[in-house]
Amino acid sequence: MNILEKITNELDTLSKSERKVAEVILASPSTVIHSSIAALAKQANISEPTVNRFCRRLDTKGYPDFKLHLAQSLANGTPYVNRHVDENDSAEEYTDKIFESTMASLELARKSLDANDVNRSVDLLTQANKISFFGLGASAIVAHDAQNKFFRFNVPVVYFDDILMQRMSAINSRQGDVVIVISHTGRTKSLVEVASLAKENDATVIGITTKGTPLAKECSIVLTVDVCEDTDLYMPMSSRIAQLALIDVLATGFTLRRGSKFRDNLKKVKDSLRSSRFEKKD
Amino acid sequence: MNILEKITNELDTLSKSERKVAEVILASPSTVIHSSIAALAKQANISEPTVNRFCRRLDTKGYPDFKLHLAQSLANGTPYVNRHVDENDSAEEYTDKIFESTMASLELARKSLDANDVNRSVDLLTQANKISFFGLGASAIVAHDAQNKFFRFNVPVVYFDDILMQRMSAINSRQGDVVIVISHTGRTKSLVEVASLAKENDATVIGITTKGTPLAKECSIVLTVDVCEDTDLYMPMSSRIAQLALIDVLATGFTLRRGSKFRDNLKKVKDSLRSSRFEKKD
DNA sequence: CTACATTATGAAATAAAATTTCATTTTTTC
DNA sequence: GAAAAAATGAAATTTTATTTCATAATGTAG
Repeated sequence: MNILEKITNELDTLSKSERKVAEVILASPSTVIHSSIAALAKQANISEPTVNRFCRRLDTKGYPDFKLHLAQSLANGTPYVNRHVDENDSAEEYTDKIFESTMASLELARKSLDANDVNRSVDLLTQANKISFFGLGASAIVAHDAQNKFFRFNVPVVYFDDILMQRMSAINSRQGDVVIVISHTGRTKSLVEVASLAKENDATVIGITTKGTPLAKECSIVLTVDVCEDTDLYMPMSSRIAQLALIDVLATGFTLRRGSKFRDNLKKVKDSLRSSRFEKKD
Repeated sequence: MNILEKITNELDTLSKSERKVAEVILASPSTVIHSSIAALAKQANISEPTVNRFCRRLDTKGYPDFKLHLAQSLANGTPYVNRHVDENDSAEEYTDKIFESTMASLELARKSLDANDVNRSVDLLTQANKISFFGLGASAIVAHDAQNKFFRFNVPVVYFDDILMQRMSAINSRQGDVVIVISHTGRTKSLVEVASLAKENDATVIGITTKGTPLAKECSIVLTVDVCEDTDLYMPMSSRIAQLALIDVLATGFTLRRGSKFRDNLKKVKDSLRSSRFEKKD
């Protein structure tokens, strides 16, 4: 946790003199990291041991250790946060903000993801007779991408971004089939129904969605992909990007699980595309 | 500048003993920030003054100051690097690696992107009579996504992921049309031809590709999206994710440029989707 | 290859900084 | 309003970093 926030938080648990120290630090943290304990004590009009006690109260080993934490907090100038795009932003500004928000979302998505569930999903995928990816709107793209990836593995895989085809496919599914349903909101009625249908027909249903949604309830495994709350009108959906990263994870897990022979095959597919490209000269 | 990079850079200007210090630091920088000068000297099998001299050579005031710099570098330095997936990685490990590599790619892509080109592209898009997105393979998904986004803006937009349709569309393009051609490698023959055809027919051609590719040469504007070199077999393509982020940037720029009335319209589209969803109860 | 100059290095001394101890002051509680 | 508890700082101590200086290693010119 950021030590500056921590100081602010614990401001009322501090004694009078210690609070003086806190105030001096908060007023100009970048000065403090270049001050000795004596200089800081003088600045705050208190004694050196008080500074030392202050540092210990913040769970640091002492003053030098405290400065280290402080330096790190300052370096982390709010690295990847969801900064909102403003009406008057320049191209450079909104470009930066969007890239940063996207990275923040990926960070969050990674944290929300459970490695065990990933592992189990990969297990199921490697053993599946048939794999289907369903999504609508932005998630349709993710489903499409997943199909592209798994198609290269030479396994039976389909994707549908059409409600009727999804229903038909779900009804025709059977034991040993894996159906992956992708929806950020997890509230799209027809997709929740499709998940339910697939389940009734004994397929294993894996959901890629946010925690605790109606869709999540219909799934055997839920791969949770939370992203930054998207209250801003200008803010694009980072959810599909986080979902794509998850597809990469699943595909990688799949490749690893299948072993080395399988990977030779993968290389063949890559090579077969070569003739459609201009030579790279270097 | 990151002090770790600096150490690496100046490795050959250092003396033999100083290099020992550098190596110990580079091997485990996070240990060093908790070590005293004596501990580090012992670790590197050299004397304390040598450590001190080493610090000064890197333009720090001394050892404590050096540790401060190091701590700051660690706080935001080398966070997202392209760590390669290993055959024996656990689910947790490869998940982390892939997310981190993806973020590293986004970081790189942002740096390679020129804000001026973004700005000009947005200019052209807002004035376009018709917008077309072309891509194949992984980039087809990006084109598809772009269509979804721009479709919401209620402007004439199409996307094709089929060589023939792309050609036909390119041949039928005219002045005032904007054609966006997406290709990571920039070497896919048929796409380069499509770009060339569109140009011959007076359309404005914007390329989303890597720097200096055959495709780049055919475009009026090139939106450079470089990502981490992808030599590893297991490593998935982060390029499409960086491209998607760029689509978000373009769409955002478009919205901003069009002004407030236009954004009301956008809200209407969002609202119209509501009835197809389950209520959110909270 | 030697003699000289230059640079690199560490032992010891010194200086600086941080921490501990402990006496004193302030605050709280009954 | 007195005893207990907590907070504080002066001084002593310890830890840590830096400087000084002698020695060793390396390079260079003859």
